[in-house]
Amino acid sequence: MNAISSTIQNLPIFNGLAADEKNALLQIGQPRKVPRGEMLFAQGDTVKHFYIVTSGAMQLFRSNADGGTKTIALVRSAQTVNEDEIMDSCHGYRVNCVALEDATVLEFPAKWLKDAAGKYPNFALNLLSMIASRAHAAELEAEHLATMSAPQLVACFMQRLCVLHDFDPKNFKLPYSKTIIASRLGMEIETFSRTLAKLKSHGIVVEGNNVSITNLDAISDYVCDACSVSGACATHQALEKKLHKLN
Amino acid sequence: MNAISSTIQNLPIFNGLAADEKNALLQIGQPRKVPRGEMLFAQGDTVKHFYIVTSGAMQLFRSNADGGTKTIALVRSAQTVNEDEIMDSCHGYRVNCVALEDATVLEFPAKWLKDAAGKYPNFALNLLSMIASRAHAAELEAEHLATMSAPQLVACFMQRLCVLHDFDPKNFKLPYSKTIIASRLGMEIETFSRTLAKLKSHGIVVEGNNVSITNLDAISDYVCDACSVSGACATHQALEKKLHKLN
DNA sequence: CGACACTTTGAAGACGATCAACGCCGGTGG
DNA sequence: CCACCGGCGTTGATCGTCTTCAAAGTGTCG
Repeated sequence: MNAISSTIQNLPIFNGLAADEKNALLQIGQPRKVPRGEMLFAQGDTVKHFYIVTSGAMQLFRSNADGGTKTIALVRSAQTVNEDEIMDSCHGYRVNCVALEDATVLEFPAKWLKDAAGKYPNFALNLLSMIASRAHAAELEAEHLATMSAPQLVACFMQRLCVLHDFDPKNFKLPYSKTIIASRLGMEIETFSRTLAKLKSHGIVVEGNNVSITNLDAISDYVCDACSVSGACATHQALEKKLHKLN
Repeated sequence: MNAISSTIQNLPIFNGLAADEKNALLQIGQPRKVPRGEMLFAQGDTVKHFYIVTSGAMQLFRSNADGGTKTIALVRSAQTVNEDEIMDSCHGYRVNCVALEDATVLEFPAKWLKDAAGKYPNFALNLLSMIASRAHAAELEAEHLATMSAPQLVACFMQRLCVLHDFDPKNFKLPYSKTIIASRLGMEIETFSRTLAKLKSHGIVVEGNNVSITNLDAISDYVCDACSVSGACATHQALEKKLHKLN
């Protein structure tokens, strides 16, 4: 019998399913440990599994012929991996997946995902919604890369960290190394480092791994005017709301 | 009675549906003309419709507070618009949509899409596959923007044009103005213009609107080594295959 | 203490954006 | 018919930003 935490049962992907349906689906998942540094799968491998991360952190990245490497995504607890590759019927994984810290995952056969989508219309709609919002996030990121400067990208990333992980904006710790974050943002570590200095005057202070976001207005002027979604940046709005709640 | 072309009936999204099911779904679509320059919908408008483009070309773009504008996608006949916004249950459109040339579209109520996905599992799976591959394309584009130089981006775009629209690589016409293409690639028109000159020595010759791709090997060395999907660039492989067929 | 990964800082160079000027073309109006 | 205009594209010069190479500082762990 698997010990299935309520966090997993409450994943948005299971919305609208009865408790016994959820359990039947989750029983299929095999818990698996992935020690820091170990690859869960590699670019090009046959797509065999769908994963739910239950602890730790994974890095999804690609490498090319020149040895260049680009971090595609950083994934933490309660996030899912591979739904797009499975639904897109890819032959091979399009990314490498490695554990940044000791991690645990639930491993499901790839077929499980398609079957569940065929069997439960609600599951299919949840999956559609997840993948659609992932597509949107990727589009937005492409837009940011094309239009934002390095400091704007970093400021935007810091805001998203806060909202996504529900951190206290006034004082939180970076959940990844600066090297990894720079790679995630598609910039060099040197640029990232210099950028942090520039951000001090815009209300974002980073010392070591400690971050403190103090002046939301300055950030808004600096970052969110370049952000084209619905006039004002949605992430920034969420952050303001959060800060308001904390006070 | 709508005249529904077989092109539309054979859209991948209808795969696995019976002919009468397709027809029932397609009957709901209202044909609509969009003259060149007219907006089909604007950023922020309530999401009311799903569209299938049946002729002409549409531009999807965003604009931000600074007046900056970024082309998100260029859409031609037999492509669909808005599936992600509908499935992601957005309140408002995230992009503007304007006709680049006189166009016609089939207009469906937004609800039609969700209902069809709930009613026909095959339709839901097709939709999942479409959106998943769109998500992948967006991720790939973000990666390209982060890692490729302007000439590489342009060369990559030219190759994709060929494959997507089934053009003869040795001689085809640009389907969009250079201004639009530059905007689509996130670069300035001046940069784009200068870039075309550089590409001549790499086997891509552009004169006016005529393009001719002659030296695939040179392009591969120049572009595809930077492309990290499955070792070699999938688009480039498709192009090589195509060229081989033509000879 | 030394090895090593991670980060910071400096200096040089490459690349793309920006500003400005100009050529080309199709359309409009005198 | 010609003059004028606006949209489009090219070309040149300059500037700011990010990458690259190099060196040194910080931290942890055996």
